[in-house]
Amino acid sequence: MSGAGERPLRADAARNRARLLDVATEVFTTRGVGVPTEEIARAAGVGVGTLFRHFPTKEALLEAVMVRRLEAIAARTALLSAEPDPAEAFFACFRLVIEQSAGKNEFAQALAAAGVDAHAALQEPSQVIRAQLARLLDGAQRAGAVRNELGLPELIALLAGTGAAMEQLGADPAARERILDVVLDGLRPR
Amino acid sequence: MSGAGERPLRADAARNRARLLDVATEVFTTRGVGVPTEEIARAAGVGVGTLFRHFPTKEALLEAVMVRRLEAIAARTALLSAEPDPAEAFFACFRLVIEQSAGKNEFAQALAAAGVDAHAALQEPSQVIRAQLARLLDGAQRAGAVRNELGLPELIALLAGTGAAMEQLGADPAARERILDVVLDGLRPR
Amino acid sequence: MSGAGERPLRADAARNRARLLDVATEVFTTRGVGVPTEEIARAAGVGVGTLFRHFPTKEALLEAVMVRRLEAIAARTALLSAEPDPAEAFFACFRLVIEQSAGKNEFAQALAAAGVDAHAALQEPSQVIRAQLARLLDGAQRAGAVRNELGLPELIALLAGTGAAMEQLGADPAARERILDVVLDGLRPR
Amino acid sequence: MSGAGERPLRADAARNRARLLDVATEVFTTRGVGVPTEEIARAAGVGVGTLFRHFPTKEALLEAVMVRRLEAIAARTALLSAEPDPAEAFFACFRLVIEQSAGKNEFAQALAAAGVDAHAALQEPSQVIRAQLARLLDGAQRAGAVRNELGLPELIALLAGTGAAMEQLGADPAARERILDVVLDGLRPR
DNA sequence: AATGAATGAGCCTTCATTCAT
DNA sequence: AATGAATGAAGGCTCATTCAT
Repeated sequence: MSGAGERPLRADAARNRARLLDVATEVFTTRGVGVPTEEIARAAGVGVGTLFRHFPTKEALLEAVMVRRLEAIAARTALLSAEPDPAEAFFACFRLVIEQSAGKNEFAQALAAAGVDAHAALQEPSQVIRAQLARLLDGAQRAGAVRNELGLPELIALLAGTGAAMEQLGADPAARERILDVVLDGLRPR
Repeated sequence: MSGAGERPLRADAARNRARLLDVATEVFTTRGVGVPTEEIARAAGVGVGTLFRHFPTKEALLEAVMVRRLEAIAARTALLSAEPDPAEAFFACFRLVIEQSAGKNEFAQALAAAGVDAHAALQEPSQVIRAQLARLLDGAQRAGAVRNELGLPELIALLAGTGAAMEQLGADPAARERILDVVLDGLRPR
Repeated sequence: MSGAGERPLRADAARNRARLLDVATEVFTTRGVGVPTEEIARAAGVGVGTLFRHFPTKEALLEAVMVRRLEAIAARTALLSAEPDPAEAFFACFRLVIEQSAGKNEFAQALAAAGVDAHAALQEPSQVIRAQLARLLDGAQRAGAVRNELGLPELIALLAGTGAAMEQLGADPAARERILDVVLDGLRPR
Repeated sequence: MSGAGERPLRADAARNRARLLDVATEVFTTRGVGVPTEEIARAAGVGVGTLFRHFPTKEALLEAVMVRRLEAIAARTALLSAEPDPAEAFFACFRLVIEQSAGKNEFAQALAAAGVDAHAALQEPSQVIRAQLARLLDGAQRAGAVRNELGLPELIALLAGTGAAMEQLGADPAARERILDVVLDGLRPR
């Protein structure tokens, strides 16, 4: 549902915008949000002016990056609605969200921000995700696969935390899997 | 082991140094490391010049803050050596580290940094902690209280991650406890 | 004497040029010359490119605006040549020039600039005005209606100054009239 | 009545502040407010940082310049209270204000701004001036030296306008005097 | 001819760090 | 030792102007 107010955008402009988003995503997640706008522009092969034409503020750029990530997650979690087994669906979703944010420190912050938040633009996609998570959690709990005392806030916090934990083990997939097992097992009723 | 090169430090100088560390700890953890040095100095009731006399660099100040926190943790975990029950000792230590870092986002980073690191000054205290964690982990595993396949890196990552998760639930102690339960239960052998 | 080098200009191009001049006049006089070119173009319903096709420089646009205003004044003052009573003609002209520039701060500057100047394009129309003012002043002085010691520079300065004064009283026509009376009376021989 | 909240200011700091104000006054009035802050700092022999330490904003610097000018005028006009002859006092004041602003285009704007205004800091000094002008005007009118129908707004507008007019004749003191005569004579009752 | 995206020099402002007092 | 004024390199952002479409 990409709104009404947007005009088609010329081919090259769209390409530049996309490049900027890609570069910014990469740079922000690997080196933090302190990277100068000028460097991002250069890495995207455009001038600063172009960056600021597309994103009126550095913060707006960051927001756009986060929105895109949240939307990607929302799209993926939506696919899990098809899964018939609620427990299966829930755990697949947990993995998916973690993996999406794997290796991206900033994203943990984005998700965290989604918990409280202030930026209007993030509200919509994060609400979508929250709604889906809530549904999946409920299903899994009804199926007896997840502790009943856990609520949505705890789930979100665990997602962010597990993501953060896995980032530290970046180079070692087996260790990451072990961590994920710990958390997933911990979610089950005692 | 406070080295050899340091001279006694006049009483007021020592007081200033301590105040700066306290204020910086508070400020860095609650508002991030972006807070201007001048503001820290003012909050500590000294001039910037004094701050830079004690800590030649902003980074040095941050480092000192982290060292102090790590040393505090090391001191506490050391006390747990006395605990006869290895499982008990391990879980108490886990809680302790988490609680120390609870509410302090930056500290999670400090711990994370302790995993890889670059700053020489952090090496020593973090090595101490690592050694103690390794010993406690080993004891708990021998006692059959913790999964055998987990290594020290996974433990550290889980500590950082759980700390991060609990920060999101700041205002809700019960929810925090539920999260901690999930992880602690997950650590147990299946 | 609209030179030789200009080709006829397509109908729509001429319309755009006129619109740009109108908008620029309005915008420059009400909000100052600091308004971005892009905004002027948008208000005129064209792209920036079009603006710069018609006026190679922002300064050129400002110049064109001023030339048009000067020419309008020159045209009006020319009509006063018909007036048989020299005193009448002079005072009418004074009022006219003031009223033309009333409410347009920038125009006062334009007139001021006409006194010294640098822009070649302004020279011609301002010379025309100056010549007419000189003639009217001379007539009024011969008729004994204006102090003999006043020269053209003083007249121009008074025009600009009175215009500036009246701008401050924008909302109060009666007060403006009172000011004008002061100056007009002051012009008379003691 | 320079408030209570200001601390004494070190000797060199005071010197720098004064130099900055002097330079800014000169530069703003001769070349407009568009001059880069960096240039002002350089001309004052300090770094930009120093400029911004003393004046947190370019606008604050401009404001300080204007306040100082207004206060200087207020101080001078206050001296005229001693003058026994009301007509004499009024005309002296008129001259004085004009001469203070002579050659300083921006100042006309400051006075104009004093008419409407928004900046709190300018309010006080401009109110003082207005009050004094009002008193002098009233005295002169009672003495029959100035037209009764003129109010304070008209007086202020005439001051600004006359100042503007005289700026155009900068190099020619005799011509300036002639203009002033015109206005002063015009102020008298017909 | 018109369009509007792209460009990049330049501006205001911040802040870690130095140094005169 | 302490102070806080001074410094200047960066950084975010604007806008006149150019150029591909």
